[in-house]
Amino acid sequence: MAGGLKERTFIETQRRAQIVAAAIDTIAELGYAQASLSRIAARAGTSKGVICYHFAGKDDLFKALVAGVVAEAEAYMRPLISAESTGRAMLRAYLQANLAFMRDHRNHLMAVAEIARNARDADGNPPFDASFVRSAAGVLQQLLAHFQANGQFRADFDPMVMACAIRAAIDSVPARLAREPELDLTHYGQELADLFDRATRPAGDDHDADG
Amino acid sequence: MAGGLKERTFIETQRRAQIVAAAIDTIAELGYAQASLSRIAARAGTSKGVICYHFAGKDDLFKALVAGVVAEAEAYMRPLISAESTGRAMLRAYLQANLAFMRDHRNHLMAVAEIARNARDADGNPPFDASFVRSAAGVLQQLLAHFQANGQFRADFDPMVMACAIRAAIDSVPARLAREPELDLTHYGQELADLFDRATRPAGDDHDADG
Amino acid sequence: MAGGLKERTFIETQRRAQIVAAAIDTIAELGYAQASLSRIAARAGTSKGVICYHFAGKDDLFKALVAGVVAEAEAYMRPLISAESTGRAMLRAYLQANLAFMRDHRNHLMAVAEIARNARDADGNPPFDASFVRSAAGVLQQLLAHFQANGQFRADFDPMVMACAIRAAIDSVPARLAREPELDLTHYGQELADLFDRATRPAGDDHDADG
Amino acid sequence: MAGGLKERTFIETQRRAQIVAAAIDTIAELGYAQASLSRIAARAGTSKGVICYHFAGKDDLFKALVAGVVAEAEAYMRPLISAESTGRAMLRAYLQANLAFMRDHRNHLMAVAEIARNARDADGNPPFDASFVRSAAGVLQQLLAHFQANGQFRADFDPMVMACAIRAAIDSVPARLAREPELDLTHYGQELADLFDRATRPAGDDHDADG
DNA sequence: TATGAATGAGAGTTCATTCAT
DNA sequence: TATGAATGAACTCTCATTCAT
Repeated sequence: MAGGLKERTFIETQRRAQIVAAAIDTIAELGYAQASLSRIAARAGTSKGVICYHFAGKDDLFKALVAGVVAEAEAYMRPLISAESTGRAMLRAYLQANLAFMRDHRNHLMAVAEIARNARDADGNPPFDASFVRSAAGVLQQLLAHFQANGQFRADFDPMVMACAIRAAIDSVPARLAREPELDLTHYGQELADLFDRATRPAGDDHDADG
Repeated sequence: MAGGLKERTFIETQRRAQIVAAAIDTIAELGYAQASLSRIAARAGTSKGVICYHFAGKDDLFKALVAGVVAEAEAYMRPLISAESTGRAMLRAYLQANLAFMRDHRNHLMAVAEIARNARDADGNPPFDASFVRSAAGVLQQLLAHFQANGQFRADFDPMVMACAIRAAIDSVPARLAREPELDLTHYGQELADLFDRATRPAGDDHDADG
Repeated sequence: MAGGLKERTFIETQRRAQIVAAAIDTIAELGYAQASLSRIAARAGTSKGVICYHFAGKDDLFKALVAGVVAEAEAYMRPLISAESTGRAMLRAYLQANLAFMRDHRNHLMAVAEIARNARDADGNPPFDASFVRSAAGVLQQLLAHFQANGQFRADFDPMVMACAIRAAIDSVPARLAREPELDLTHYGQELADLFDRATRPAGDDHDADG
Repeated sequence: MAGGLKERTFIETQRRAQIVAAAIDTIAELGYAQASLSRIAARAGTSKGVICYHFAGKDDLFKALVAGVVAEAEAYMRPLISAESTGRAMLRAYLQANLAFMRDHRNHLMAVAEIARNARDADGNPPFDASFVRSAAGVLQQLLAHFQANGQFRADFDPMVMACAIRAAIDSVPARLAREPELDLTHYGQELADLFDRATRPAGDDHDADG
């Protein structure tokens, strides 16, 4: 019994993925409060019992869901952002990578956002809040502060407020996308990039960066 | 049957306000999913029966709650914004009025946001979404487009995207405020105003507006 | 809001008593493990919802059940025992009062015994054990030790073991009574009184006490 | 198909013993109501499926458990008791053999007691009750009556009540032992032997027997 | 106008058992 | 011989709502 963590069978991995997918779509469509195990099971074509067999419970399912989406998002976005070197380019890449990922994973992000906002543990505290939503904004804030310090960004903005505004702009997209599926995310991303580029670039530097 | 609307006695109006207040605090503190009639009643010092007597049901209570807060917010903010004449000043006033209102009505706005995000009617559709969230952004979008047309704002941004970003920045504040009650909203409002001022003002016009 | 404890309506008191009675009979007949809220509700002629309306839950129901029976038993037995003055007479009264109470409250005592043995709180610990089962034996042990000290009982027995044996003899009766409803409890009580009288009375004192 | 009973392979016998051992400990520690196949399987280091493969079901497992412990207890105690010839010695040996067996098999006896008290068949009747609990008391009762008839015990006690009291004293020990693991069972056994010796020996015969 | 009481659906979870492999 | 997977019933409990008073 080396390792301690029991390995997962192929079929179990498959089932878990199927159930998580059903949970994502259910939450995205009906909202957190309506996403009962019954409805998730119905969408997955199984029963509540199966879900509770493969997951320890609802909390465990949602934890797995969030972890999966976050890992997926990081794997997608990190290389795109790290490929850039200047502050302006990285900020633009950050925004566009977020929006690009959204195009194919709208429901995933909506579900994660719903869970992060609504889930409470036994004490009534949000279990996902501090752990990653905050950290997502935190990383961005540090990035802004770094390039602000070395002069690539203008000095007279508060990196915390700026980071919040950027994250808010990104996080509001999934909900909007649900109402307007035809939204052009490429255009949206360019506009956001322009917006925050203007808000952050040094005073004299007003030539446009590339899209 | 002149008018059709039944008039409310003083005591009934009072009771309804008391229940709505309890609902606001309950939602703000525990989140939409945990805000049952039981808990709301307990906070109001009454019982579920009383709520169902004064309101047609939970949906009706929440509808009244949202309508009340929206009216209050409009009454507070409209004069502050209308007092300005230039585009830049109005945008700044818009942001600061929103944040100022938030300072004294954090729970109200959090509750409305929670309801707007989570409430669903019998068909699973969000009943508040189109009716006011969209309209809030819509009004802002029209304002931006107006001053863009007459040259007070730069021409090369999409008013829809800009309006969304501004609303997102504002709407994300209540949740953040819940986690960081000591947040300085005056500073926050000035920073946001600066941010979006830079993003919208014409190219050559880089002197600061007032705070 | 003086007092803090909400007073109970007549009808509520009645309903609670009815539900408790159904719970007693259900546990006595089917055992603790089979006594689900469904079965208790069915016997009471209502539904699970009603039980959870009048009690906070299963634990609360069982707590009320135990408290009620214990109070009833004490009220019945205490005067009978206190009426005696000598050790031998009190021990005899103790045994016979217990058995007499059993005659009319067999199910009550069986239910309490089942709950005491099986109920576990969230941590897996028995919530009733130390609080009253132990204390019932403890009081008896002190009584034995008292009369042993003043010479009314023989000196060469361990009061703890004797108390345990007496309580065990009493506590085993309800279960037996369930299997043999025709059991003559008066005779049983006299025999037990004789038995423990012989085991406790001083060496030379072998005349019989009264029955 | 000679005999009709399928013979068991070595490995199967081993597996069954392992599962039974896990069941014993689980019941002794958590109580009958909490002893699910899941928990038993977890303690045995296997899964529910394995248990249901080796046993026909939960009832069959418990039946095997009880049969095993009863056989073990008989094998241990019978020679100790049969070695004596007089009534007083046999009664003393009976009590001390029971308590001695308990010292090394506390969990076994607790599990059997739990099962005997709680298990019910499909009709709600206790399946173990008549079959062995009663018989344990029955054998003792016959023994008492036998020596009462030939004058080795006093004539004026009811063998049935006496047998019940003795069994009750014995059967109550495991539960007490669980609460007070440091209990001195040798002392306890001697005290019980003294107690019931005094209650059963002929009137004039008041010298002590050996421990 | 107000409220205690009741109701039944549905929540999440655990359960013993069966089955295909 | 063994086991992972599935199943569906039953569990306790909470919910929004209705009703008689």
